[in-house]
Amino acid sequence: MSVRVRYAPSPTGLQHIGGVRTALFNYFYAKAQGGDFLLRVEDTDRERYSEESLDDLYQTLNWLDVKWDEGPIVGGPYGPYIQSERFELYQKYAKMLVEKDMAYYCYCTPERLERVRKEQKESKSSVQGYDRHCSNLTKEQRDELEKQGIKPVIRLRVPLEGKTTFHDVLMGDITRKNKDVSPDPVLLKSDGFPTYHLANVVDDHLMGITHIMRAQEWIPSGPLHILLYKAFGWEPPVYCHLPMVMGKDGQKLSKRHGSTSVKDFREKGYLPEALMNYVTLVGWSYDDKSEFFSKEELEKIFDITKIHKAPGVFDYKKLDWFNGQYIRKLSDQELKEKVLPYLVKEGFVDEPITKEQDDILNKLIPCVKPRLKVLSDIVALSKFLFTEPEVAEKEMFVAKKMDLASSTTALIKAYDILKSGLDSDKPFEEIESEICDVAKEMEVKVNAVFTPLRVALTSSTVSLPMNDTVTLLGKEKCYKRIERAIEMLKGEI
RNA sequence: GUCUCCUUCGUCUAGUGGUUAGGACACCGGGUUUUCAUCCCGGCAACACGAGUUCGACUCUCGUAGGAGAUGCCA
Repeated sequence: MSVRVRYAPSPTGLQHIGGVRTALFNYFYAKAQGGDFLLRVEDTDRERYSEESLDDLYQTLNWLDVKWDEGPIVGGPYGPYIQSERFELYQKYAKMLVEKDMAYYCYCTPERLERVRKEQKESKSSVQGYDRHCSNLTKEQRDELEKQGIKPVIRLRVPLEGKTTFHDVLMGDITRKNKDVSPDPVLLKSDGFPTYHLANVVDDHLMGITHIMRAQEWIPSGPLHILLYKAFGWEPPVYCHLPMVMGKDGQKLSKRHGSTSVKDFREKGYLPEALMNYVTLVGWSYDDKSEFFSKEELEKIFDITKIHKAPGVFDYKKLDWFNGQYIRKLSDQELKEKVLPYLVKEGFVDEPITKEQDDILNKLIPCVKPRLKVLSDIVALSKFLFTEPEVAEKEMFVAKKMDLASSTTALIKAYDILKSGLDSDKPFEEIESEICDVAKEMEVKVNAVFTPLRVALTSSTVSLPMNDTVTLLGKEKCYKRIERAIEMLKGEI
């Protein structure tokens, strides 16, 4: 039988690292097995649903170039793939269980449920959860409650005796006593929408899903789902619970650890290839030496048995490293195109770009390439080029073991050399070596002379190499900035 | 509280009943470099603990501890 897996997110927020990792594992597994990858939108929580989240889901998968074989937009033989569009279906199946007395109507108010929960917690009761208050209502009692206009929910009747086992590809057999399985969970909410448990089981069965790969946070409800399959008389699929993605402190990855939404990473300028590569390496590995995997490779080699059991910590620094590696693999032309939106957004270049600006970029890109961790770093790195910075603080001109006076002297001397060299079209190497001679003559380190020059030109103590800075900026701007700096420094001495 | 799962360097991980326990990131040091990066070289650092099985255990078994997750008309 051909493999059919699905990614079934709930559009209640932006797609985050954990969700995408689940999507990727499902997708790669399907492709490696020659099977199908489905997308299903579980929008049964009407309170938290948002249109924006749904857009973000599509955008994220598109950005990663993960294509679903069946699902929203593309359709498929088992549609619709959006649960809200399957509304009636769940009612039918829930009622089917009520008729078999495997489920029942419950009229408890949220207030009562909350009170019960609170009491249980305070009394440290060993029994937690729903107290099965409505499990044995008579027809008359139900009619009475209906008459009061209370909209009931449908709850599954979980057996009190026995135990339920399910098999997990990674974890092995997982057994739970039925009395410890969630006490009579809600299947159908009072608004008529199904809960996750019902919708999930019904759809997975109807859509012919063969393998369920989802986060380990679902392990505890595994037995419950098995109970549901049994109640319906269906064959459960193969389970594979994926290790969770944690933050540095070992807790479930969340916003307080930093960016978690793929949108954030995208906007900061992480490349989809890099993010994909890194994310699939959290909880999965191929061997002891391979680290770089393209999407195409993963579609061939992804192996479910090499998934780790233990949760993994998401390492932002390693992602940065991967991203830098992928940026360096880009051609100058590719990098230019990717970086352009950031420059436009900052107002550094026009839209469309002018010929002059394009020429500058062609020079800028190779200088900047080894210095980018994320694409948006281009802004800080090229700001000196596109804006006229304030003259820097006087302290910045002063290198180690120098004072303001000697730094000013050094700058003046360096400026003379630079100006006459540039004006007579001397090769830059010669100019540089002459500036080095100044240092020798002053008996200071080379850096002591270059620092004031650098700060004068860029208002920063770190910059691109002098040669590049000067050619990028052009003679006139360089002279102007240095003269401005010298004037300021003289006034300060 | 109850239930379930997990446990190799700081992090991601490889690994076999007998290995100097391997790699990558991070970190530290060195080289290249006028700065910052890149790049190159080197270093640091782990089998949670205890007992058992065994000639021998990081590897198998059992306990303990620690961590995580679940316990919703959220998924």
